[in-house]
Amino acid sequence: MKKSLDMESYNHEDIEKKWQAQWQADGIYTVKDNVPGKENFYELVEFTYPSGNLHTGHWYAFAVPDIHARAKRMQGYNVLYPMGFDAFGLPAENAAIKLGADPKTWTYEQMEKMRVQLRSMGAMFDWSREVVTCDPEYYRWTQWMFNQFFAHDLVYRAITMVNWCPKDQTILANEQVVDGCCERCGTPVIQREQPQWMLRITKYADRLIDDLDNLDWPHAIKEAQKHWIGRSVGAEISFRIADHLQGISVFTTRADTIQGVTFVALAPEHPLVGELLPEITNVSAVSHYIETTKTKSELDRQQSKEKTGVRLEGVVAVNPMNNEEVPIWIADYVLAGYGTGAVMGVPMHDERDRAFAQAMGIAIIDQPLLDRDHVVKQVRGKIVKTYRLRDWGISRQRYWGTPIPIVYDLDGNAHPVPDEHLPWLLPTDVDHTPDGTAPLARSKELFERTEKIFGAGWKPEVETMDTFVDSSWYFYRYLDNHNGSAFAAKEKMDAWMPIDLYLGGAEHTTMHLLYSRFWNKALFDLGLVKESEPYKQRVNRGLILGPDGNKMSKSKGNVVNPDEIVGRLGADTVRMYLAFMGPYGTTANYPWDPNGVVGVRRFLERVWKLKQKIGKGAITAQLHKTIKKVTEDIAEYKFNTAVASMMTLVNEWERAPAILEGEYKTLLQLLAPFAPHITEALWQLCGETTSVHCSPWPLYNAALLVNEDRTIGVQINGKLRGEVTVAVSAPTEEIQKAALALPRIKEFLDGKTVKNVIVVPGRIVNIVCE
RNA sequence: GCCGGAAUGGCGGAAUGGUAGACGCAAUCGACUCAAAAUCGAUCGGAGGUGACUCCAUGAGAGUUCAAGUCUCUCUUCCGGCACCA
Repeated sequence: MKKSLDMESYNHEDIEKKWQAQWQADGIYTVKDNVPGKENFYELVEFTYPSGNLHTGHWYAFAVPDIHARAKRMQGYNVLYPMGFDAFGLPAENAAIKLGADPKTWTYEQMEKMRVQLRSMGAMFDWSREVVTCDPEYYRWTQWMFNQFFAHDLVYRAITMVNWCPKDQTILANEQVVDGCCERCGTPVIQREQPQWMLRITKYADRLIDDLDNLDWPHAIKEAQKHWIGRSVGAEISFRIADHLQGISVFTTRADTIQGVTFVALAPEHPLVGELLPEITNVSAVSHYIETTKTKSELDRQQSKEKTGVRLEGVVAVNPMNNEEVPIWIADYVLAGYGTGAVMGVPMHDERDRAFAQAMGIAIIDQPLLDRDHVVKQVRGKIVKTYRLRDWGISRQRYWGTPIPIVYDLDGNAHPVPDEHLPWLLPTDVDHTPDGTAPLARSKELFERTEKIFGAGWKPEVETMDTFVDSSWYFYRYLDNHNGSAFAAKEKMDAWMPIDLYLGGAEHTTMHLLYSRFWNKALFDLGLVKESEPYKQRVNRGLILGPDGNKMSKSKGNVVNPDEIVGRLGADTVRMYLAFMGPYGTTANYPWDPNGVVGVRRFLERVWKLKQKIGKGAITAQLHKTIKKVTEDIAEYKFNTAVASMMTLVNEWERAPAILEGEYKTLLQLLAPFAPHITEALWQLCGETTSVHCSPWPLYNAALLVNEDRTIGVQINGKLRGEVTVAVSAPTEEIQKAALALPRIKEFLDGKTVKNVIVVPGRIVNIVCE
């Protein structure tokens, strides 16, 4: 007797193991490109680094959106919800170095571990479409696209000042520098001169701003991207240098203040400084200042807002508006990379100019403002747009990345590696320990390969690409991951693009999300893809914090290990608890509550036991309310309230003497996207022979909701004084009559004049009196 | 400093301008048990009252409205992003 009861209790371990295997055997999550009568829906989540350790954040990122994808599937869409690995890059490489292992071997081992962990989520990933960016089959097309861009002048070589992390021995993008320190290791970043391959993202600056308007994206991301690109419209005005033919071109958005100019300031790095050196009478002071600036790190320059500078003695500039002579200074508050690297100093109207003038004892004069357009015309300036955004430097002096497919001839000219030689393989005969030089420069095989194909004396490029390149187009490869003749077939892209919904972390706002939009626009301009924007809708999620409310970290000892909880309580419980914590799609962070997760487990056990109550019951309006609520909430990523409404239904059913089998099965369907395993098991126990996940989404009966009685509040002058229960569809006169007939209300109104009665059916009655 | 959010019980959170605190957690009491766990039942914003009830309450202050957590203005605090961008 006892034994059979045990066998009927909820055993998550057996159930999850059994159904994960069964689904795989049945191939129910294999996605076809076209299914007659079904609309395609492409739901994308940011793929992951194969760190080999799946943490709670991964569950939140992948298992909760899986709820949405599953519901969409049951609602009749042909849903693609793929997964892959962003497998090149520093984390993998550093781990490999630490363990003295080969990055490739290490990476593939971690991926295998992670596949097992990812499968434990019970998500509907179609693994046959998996994409791995370090696979030559993948990076062949990364290189091919690079070649396309090279051929169309979107790629160039430039000597740039780069952010250099001395610890990681690598170049960092501005986006990867946080407070002047390396985003990954926290080491202060220094400036270093470095030739590198650049992508002309600035050419797309206007479109990257303007095309945001048509996207269904959160306002905050749009604003952040606009600000990051930093378009500003102003004028370039030339100040003549006295006794010189040459002038200093300044950029200003305040041409109207030109009468108030009392100096001109150049960035210390400005090329004109060198040219003027012969005229300057205080060369040593100027040189000294330039040298000092060079030794200052970006961090120093950012932290110190004190204005410093040196006047260039012996030269003066002439204000083109009024021909007055003003001194020329160099100052490190003027940025070489923005505008023209030179400003006209107007202390009266610009805070920074005033601080500088005060520090240096420069005059501050108050002159009337002029008409902007008039000034620009008068001084023959030109209206220009300038951007904060810089071109994208993609070179990395690292081993574990996509090799840049460039070779150099005997004169040092760069040539792309012809497409027929792609993939241009990453050599394996290399000691990849970082020492500030490119590991590929040490590959005998790469140099021999280059000479063999291109001729004696030809040399290979030894840099690899930033991994943001790899992730700029991965969503196309899911559509056709084994295509050997194109990155993806046109008809497959037609079937799926653009991506209907892209869910991911807020940290990618100005990095991945901007880079991949640029990459897609470049492909679009080359006629390679049909959509100029890849992601129709974007939803950013927040973080899962440790139980103490802090970000999970090993040092704080607050890391929640999902494998342990899945083992103890089951994947269904973990998925559902993460969904229940709060609304998805806000960047709010939620602390993991070890007790809270138990509450969800209790709910699933109640659902399990509820099966015993199946018998003769009445059709309940509550079920139809729940169908409506769950359907609407999933569509808005409010999984927490969807779960709450199912809990309310179960609470009600537990109080009922019996429930109908059909209604119970409807609940299983509503619950299926959240808890795919237990619902499948119960569905089969109810005698079904096909998967609950292949069943159609329940529809609610609106008539049942309209006929329902509802208790509404009765207020007097806005204060609640009673309540009446009336049908939702009752006419207002009837509701008013019922409200005024309440004994308590009568008592309150005794001796008072009713001035107005407001009746909102289904909501409220408010009696206004004196 | 600028831009974008947010602020509701002990906690996570819920509320098309319409009964504030759904749902869950924790807590307290009770049932079951030799006992504990589990489970089930009850209570659960504050103050007052035996009680039916009354008053107060959604960061602070004003305003609009029959009615404000929700709309408007001012302020405070917190979170995220950017920051000498001319």
